[in-house]
Amino acid sequence: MNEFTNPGLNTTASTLQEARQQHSEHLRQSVVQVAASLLREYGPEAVTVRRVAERMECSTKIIYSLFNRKEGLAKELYLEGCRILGREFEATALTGIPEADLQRLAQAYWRFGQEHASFYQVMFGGAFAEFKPDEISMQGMTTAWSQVTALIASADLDENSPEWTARLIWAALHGVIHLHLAGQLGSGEEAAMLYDRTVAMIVHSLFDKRRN
Amino acid sequence: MNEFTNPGLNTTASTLQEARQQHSEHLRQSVVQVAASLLREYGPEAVTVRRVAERMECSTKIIYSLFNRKEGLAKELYLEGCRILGREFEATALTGIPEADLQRLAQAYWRFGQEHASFYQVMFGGAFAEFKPDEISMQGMTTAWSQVTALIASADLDENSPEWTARLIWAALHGVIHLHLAGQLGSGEEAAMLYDRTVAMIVHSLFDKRRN
DNA sequence: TCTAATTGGTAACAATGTTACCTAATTATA
DNA sequence: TATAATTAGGTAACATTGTTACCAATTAGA
Repeated sequence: MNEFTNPGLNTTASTLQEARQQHSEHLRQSVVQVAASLLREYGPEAVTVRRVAERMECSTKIIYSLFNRKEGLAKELYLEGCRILGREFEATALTGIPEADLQRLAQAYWRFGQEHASFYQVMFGGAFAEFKPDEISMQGMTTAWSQVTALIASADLDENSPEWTARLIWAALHGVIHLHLAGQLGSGEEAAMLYDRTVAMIVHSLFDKRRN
Repeated sequence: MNEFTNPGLNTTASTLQEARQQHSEHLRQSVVQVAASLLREYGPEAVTVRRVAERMECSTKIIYSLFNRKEGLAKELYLEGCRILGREFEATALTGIPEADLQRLAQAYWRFGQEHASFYQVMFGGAFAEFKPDEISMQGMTTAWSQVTALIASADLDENSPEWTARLIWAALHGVIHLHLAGQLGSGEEAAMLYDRTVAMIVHSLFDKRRN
């Protein structure tokens, strides 16, 4: 028992049952934050159940009680990554010109992949081999990506659904980022140039069709 | 000692030194084939050093003597995957029309990802977390992909180098296949449609620029 | 207050990559 | 040719992981 694992303190719950649930929820969030900081500091391989428990100063049992399997913790890291990505998009200044804004959002996605590479590997790079996103995880990504989807929807491009056009953009951009993070694209500058060309191709393809 | 681990038999080497090298090379290839069959049959998780040794009826030491680390074996599986991919491309009937041929090669790449998903995951999906392709591996991929590069080169599209345009195509297609294999794109039909749209986008973007 | 259920810790299990150590065979050298 | 050095290969262990069986203590409900 320590600062984390002590119910009844710092709570406004009226019953002990509620206190427990609050405590449990608080614990969950603490575990996720500890795992996330391990991920940021030392990369995906460093996120082991034992190490998380060590940093929490508790036994591994607690993690299994809260998340069932390591995969359950991975799911929370996925959602945490979605929140980070969503914030990056929200912090992107937009112009109102669809072509330019799509380019800016694409650049934000590239930055996310570079500056939060460990999260990217967990979310989309298969760093935890067992983990496959469930419906909730994918909804988290849909939410994070919603600015792109909204942009496509408002641009009224063609007969395709904005959701799937947004996914087409995602997949193409992901391909460059992922191959780059996997070390299959040579130097960083070359990868960045390839990314820019890919963005240009997408913008050209989507917006020039409209003018014909 | 068994059928695999017996130098001096079935050899045409004049000296014992040569016989040893031939034997060693033969062993290497046997190990790779055993690992590849495990990969095909049971997926990447099944490819463990112990299981490969078991199927070879030898100790794990041999694998470490031949490949240093498991990563070394992964590299050979990467190259084997490149050969399979190269054969798929070679077996693709081409028409001589660049747009159509690019589409056919892209379809061959999709089929490779679906029918040799385990290889794809090892090569590009990070199934072996430790593995990063070295120069030789990437050269293997360049060779496998050379038909696409040659097609782009012969089409004489723009000022960009054919190599990097071919890589741009690769990255975009890889994005769809990889997200699909990672279970992040919904059903298979939807993913296939998304792939087709991506191919169409690429063809449109590359070949329509030329006509302006 | 007494019984049942839940929480959480300890220690173990099984699987894996990897290596230390030993044996035997092979090669080189006197 | 005989002996020393090198090498190949097997056994068994080590460390690290995810995971679970078991037990003690605490808590909830009668």
